[in-house]
Amino acid sequence: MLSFPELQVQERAIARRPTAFPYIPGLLSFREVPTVLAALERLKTLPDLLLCDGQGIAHPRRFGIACHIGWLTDLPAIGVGKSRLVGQHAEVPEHKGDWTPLQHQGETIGAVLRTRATTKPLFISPGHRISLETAIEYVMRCTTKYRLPETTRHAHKLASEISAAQLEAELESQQMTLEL
DNA sequence: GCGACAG
DNA sequence: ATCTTGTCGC
Repeated sequence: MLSFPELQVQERAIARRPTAFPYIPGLLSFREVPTVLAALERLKTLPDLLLCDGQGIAHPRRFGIACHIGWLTDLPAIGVGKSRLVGQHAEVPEHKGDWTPLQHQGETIGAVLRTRATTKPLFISPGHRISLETAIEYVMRCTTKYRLPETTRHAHKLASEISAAQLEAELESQQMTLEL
């Protein structure tokens, strides 16, 4: 969890669970929501806004993981996808901050946003209690010099730190076994 | 039937 | 997502 607009780490929480559902495009929530909720419950303070790794309403049934998490927690949530699930869009202009609407079946479901020049754009869509315009604004203000917002970058870093630590622990126990 | 398909 | 070495561009 980061402060806004300073983007300084305020608190960290993590949860690890066995995979209980396969990855199926369109059904990502069933695989990841339980663990995300477990991590959120471990925070002492709840966030005022969630930037979720995946789609909001830019989903076949307009209910991606950001909608799911936002609905269950009643927290404002934004879908920040690294690639497209559904919808079509025009070529996105080349400069940071430029964006093009993402449309599907006659409606605008999100924005294809250039958070950094010369890199693939991000797929932004409302998840819960936020408009597309406001969502784009927050994503930009949470982004510095990289393609992904700082929130997502910190989350990935924490997750990899933990898995690396657990891998080391496993190797340690294997060494113990060999020595016996 | 064929192609597409968040993480 | 993960595997996986070097490498191309800002």
